[in-house]
Amino acid sequence: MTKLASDLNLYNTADRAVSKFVPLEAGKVGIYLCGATVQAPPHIGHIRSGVNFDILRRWLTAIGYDVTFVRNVTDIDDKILHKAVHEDIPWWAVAMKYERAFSDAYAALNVLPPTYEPRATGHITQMIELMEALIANGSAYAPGNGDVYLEVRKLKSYLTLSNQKLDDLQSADDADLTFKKDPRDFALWKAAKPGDPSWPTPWGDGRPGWHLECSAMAHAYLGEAFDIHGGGLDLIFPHHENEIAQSESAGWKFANIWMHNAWVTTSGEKMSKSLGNSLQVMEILKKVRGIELRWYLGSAHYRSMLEFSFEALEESSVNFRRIEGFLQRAREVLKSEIEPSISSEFAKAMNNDLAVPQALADISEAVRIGNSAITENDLTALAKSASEVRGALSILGCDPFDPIFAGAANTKKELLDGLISLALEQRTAARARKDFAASDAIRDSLTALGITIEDTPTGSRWTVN
RNA sequence: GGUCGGAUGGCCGAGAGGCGAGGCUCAGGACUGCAAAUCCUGCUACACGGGUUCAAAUCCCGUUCCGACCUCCA
Repeated sequence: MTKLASDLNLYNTADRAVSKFVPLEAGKVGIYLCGATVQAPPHIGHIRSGVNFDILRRWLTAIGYDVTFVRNVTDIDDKILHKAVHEDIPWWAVAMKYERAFSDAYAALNVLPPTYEPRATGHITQMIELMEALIANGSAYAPGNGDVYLEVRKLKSYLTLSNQKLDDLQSADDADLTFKKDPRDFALWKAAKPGDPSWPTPWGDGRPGWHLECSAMAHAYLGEAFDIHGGGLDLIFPHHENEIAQSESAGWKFANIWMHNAWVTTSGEKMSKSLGNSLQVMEILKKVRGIELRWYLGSAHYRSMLEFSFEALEESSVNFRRIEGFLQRAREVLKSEIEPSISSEFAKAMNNDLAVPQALADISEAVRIGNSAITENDLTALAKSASEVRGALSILGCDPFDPIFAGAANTKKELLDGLISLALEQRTAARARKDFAASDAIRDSLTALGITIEDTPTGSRWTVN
């Protein structure tokens, strides 16, 4: 596996190019992914990010890396506070409610729990320590109103990730220069307003600004330098620029490479709550299974926009069911569990900046070969292709034999199998005496119940739609 | 105004100088009592106008259209 690990290439937003991945420490990878601001239920754009980086994590693990994966929860921010007032419940109740909604969605799509999942409010101490250091070395200032700002003009490398110039930025209309030295200076810490939650600091009671938490938590769990920082494309500016500003001002090397996933769009526009075009994960899961939604969200390249439509989702699900059907047939024919393996084609695709679409083409090819092997009763060829297909699906988090997807349905499977076998025996007998009216009536009845019958050379098999 | 990205066949979606990605749909065929599943075959495109090249979807110049960030955003 070390050979595969040394062939991994990833795109780095910082230099806008794909290059060989070299870990800071041999055999280990530290990843920090900006997680959710828990102020509403997740829509499929949020969960796409989770799926994309889960695939990255699984691949890194598969090729032999010891991965530390940190995904934070932003549990304090303006929207959460507004919602708390609006719903007349405590701010922490809002945060916890939606944190759970995100956890449920991640679980439904088989996104592995992070190694660590820190909450912003649990790291106030680290944030204060960071601010103290920044003020001590002259990077930040506390003007006395309870806010703490970072002085961005002092930084040489500010805005290098987004390739912008400070003076080219559109001027904010509401820039208040009463306390800020420069309108671009951003708040590390915000003074408490009446009724808002606050924490004591040397500069007065207040709460964290959005950007500070990620620098503090990434540092706490991954150290002064780590390999990969991830997030959505829309976080490049200002969030990630500001993280870099804070962290580098503190003398930390911070992230080695930056990876950003693209959006899920509808009608060409980014899905977002404010546009009113967002589709909640749990709503879509009423139409397709979690494994199918994951297959769909993972099928486009992570840096490409994914134009959502229910038609495309359904097409994708049809494609997945074909692959799933192959694995189930393969298991029946082989009369044994399928051992996952990684084909060289799949590895090559994944090592090329996670070229999942190419990997999918390879999977389709393997399925075709495997299906032909079933027809020709070539068990050796079947075992090989089934193994590769399952291995690939496993990395993509879509292994149909994964217990997380098998669900509770299994408990009644034996009973169901017995009942349907009974009906199929009747049908087989009818077909044997060429009483096709009777055999078709049985099949039609089963079809009406959502059970599909397939006649194979070795007998009839059934599947639930 | 600045920065970044996009336009590919009926649909989704890769690729990024030359051997037609793949999937879905559709049509035909094989198999089947008929189906289903599977396999085979067919339909074969790169927004527009120039240019470079033996060769351009891919490189260069120009144009049009769409989107994102610069306020909270995955």
